[in-house]
Amino acid sequence: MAKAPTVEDVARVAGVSRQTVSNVLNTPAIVRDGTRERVEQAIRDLGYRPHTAARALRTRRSSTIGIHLDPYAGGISGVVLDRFVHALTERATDRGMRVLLYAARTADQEIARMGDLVDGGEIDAVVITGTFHGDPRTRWLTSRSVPFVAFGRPWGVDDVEDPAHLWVDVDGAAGTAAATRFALDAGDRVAFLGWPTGSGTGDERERGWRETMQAAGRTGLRLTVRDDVALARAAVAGALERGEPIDALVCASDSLAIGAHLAAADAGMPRLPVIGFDNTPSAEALGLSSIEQLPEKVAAGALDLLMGPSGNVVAPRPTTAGAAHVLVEPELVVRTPAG
Amino acid sequence: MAKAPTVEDVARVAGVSRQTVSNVLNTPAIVRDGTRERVEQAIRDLGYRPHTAARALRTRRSSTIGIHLDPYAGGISGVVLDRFVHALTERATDRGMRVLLYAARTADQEIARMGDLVDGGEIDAVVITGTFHGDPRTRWLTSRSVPFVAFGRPWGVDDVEDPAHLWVDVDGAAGTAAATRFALDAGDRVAFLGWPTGSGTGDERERGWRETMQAAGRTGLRLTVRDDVALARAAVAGALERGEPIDALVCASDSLAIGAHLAAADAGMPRLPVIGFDNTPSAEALGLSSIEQLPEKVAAGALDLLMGPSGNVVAPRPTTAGAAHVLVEPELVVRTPAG
DNA sequence: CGCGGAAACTTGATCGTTCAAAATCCCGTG
DNA sequence: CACGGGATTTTGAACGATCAAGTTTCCGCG
Repeated sequence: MAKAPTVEDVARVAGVSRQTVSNVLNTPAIVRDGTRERVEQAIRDLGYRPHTAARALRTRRSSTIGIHLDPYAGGISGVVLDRFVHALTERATDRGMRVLLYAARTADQEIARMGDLVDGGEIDAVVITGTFHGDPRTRWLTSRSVPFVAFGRPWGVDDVEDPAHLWVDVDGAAGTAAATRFALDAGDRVAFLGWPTGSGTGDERERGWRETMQAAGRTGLRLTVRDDVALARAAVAGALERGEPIDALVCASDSLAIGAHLAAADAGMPRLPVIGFDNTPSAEALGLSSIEQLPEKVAAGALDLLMGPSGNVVAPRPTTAGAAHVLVEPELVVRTPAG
Repeated sequence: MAKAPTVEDVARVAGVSRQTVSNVLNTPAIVRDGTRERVEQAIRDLGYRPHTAARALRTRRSSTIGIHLDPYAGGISGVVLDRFVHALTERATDRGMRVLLYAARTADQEIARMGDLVDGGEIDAVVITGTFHGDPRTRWLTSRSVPFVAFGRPWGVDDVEDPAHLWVDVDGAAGTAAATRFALDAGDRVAFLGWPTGSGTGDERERGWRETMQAAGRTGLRLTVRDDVALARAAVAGALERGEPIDALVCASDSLAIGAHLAAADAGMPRLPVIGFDNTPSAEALGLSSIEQLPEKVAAGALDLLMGPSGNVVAPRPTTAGAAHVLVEPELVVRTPAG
């Protein structure tokens, strides 16, 4: 394999200097048309590609975004993250950025790993997921002034409007509100199957159902269980046995929806409308309606926050409060269960 | 933020030269104990981290592996890939390697993207997934002599033993064989629900069932449909209606298993043993047994092939035929369906 | 005590790019 | 036709590490 051509080689062929080649690549506007075309031709002829490490060394920018992969926890909801990672990679590529993965099992490990990557000049920014109240990662990132954006809003009251804390999230309440409006077509008694109070995400999703029911002047049963198919199945089976009136069921997750659907089918109501959340393959497999998070929009929003609406370098953070986050409206996917 | 310390800074503090610091990092054996300790202390005191781009520029090694993310196709089986990516990231980190993602929608796009990354010195090796017969990617990688390993064996006859083509795969036949042996406990008539003949993976999985049945002197029904829950449900429903004798059902995928389970439940046999493949969250949610691919072992095998059993740089490929691939034995996960 | 050779350490050059500053070109004007 | 000044291009230096080729230190032995 012949040695890869460098700017120097291109310059020689095009009859210009190194720097002019560099300018054609980075600031084409300041190069005269004829010169630019000659250089571009030479680049094509030689198959020149800039050497990323050399560029990163000189500019002190790696054009790379780091993202943590959670250890596989089992359960259903990894899919949203995976789709997000994929979408992020696509969008990042479009903007001349790369996506580097890193693994860590605890927050402390993650901080250590981020430290290595940042200090080693390997990443310019980080995307963190699954933030929680008092998350040490956000504190660390802020103190080291590493640009970052969170997928998931910060649940600490102070942070939500903190313009230094960029975040993107899906509007869970809007999702369950849409689900509830749809479910009200099937009957007045729309129940909600959610998680115990206290998780920010779960409370949001419950709120969308509650407020929509109130606005419609209706009331409905509210059940809570941990996020587990068997527990959901048992809870819904119990409610149906007690003769609770349920015309439709809005759920905080697809796991819960699957459990609910199975219980309904057991009780001879396989057509009971059950609406899940996350639109996982499992819901699809069973033909259940679900709320689709649109991870592609979340990814686009994350990059907009980090790089501005059209830039292709990680920019300093905006200082206006409203501009520091993006809230994506999810979408109801309607399906009819087979069988 | 103060400027990051360099080898020069460490050298000054430790009272040695640049190169000695470099040696402590890369070839500690040739540095005298006392000196090494002084340098290590200085590294700790200053919080020194080597600058990856500078190192990559000089050594012409990025210590990075590229992996392609498929566009999210819906369906169930993305999970195996996602777990593999995660496991790969963890193992790679342990060996001082990084994992860089790239996205592409077609094989041609993928080749173009790999070209950018390789020529830009961003990656030393590639992991490709979902190889097929006459895959242009393997041809391209070979012609450019880019080190690579495939997750999934090459289905072209010539390539399987080609020592230049490294691959890791899961032994599908061993998986369905284990499933079949387990199913035979439930009764003699173990049926198989698979894909139409012609996909290498599917044929392998069918073979495991067939050979095990033959060895046990039993026969069983064989059904084939495309990988779709509704189609599987219909096929199994039809078979049961016709009164086909089925004591248990081994399936080529979890999608098929879910469809089969639903049909069995419809027919009043919710306890019919149904065994899927891939051990996805969906199978877990329904309490179905499934074959677990052990993506962690696959990832470890991929790195062993690329880097040798213990090295931490991408090594030239082995030339012995047997050493060019790893076949991982999957594991049956037994569950009892609730309900 | 000096010698030889291995072990330990240091010095100069280099990887490919971009920054900063200096040099040259070009064109309208006086 | 020389001149000013913006537009365009070139030149030298630097980013931080490692390689290759020295130089110095150490230690056993004659």
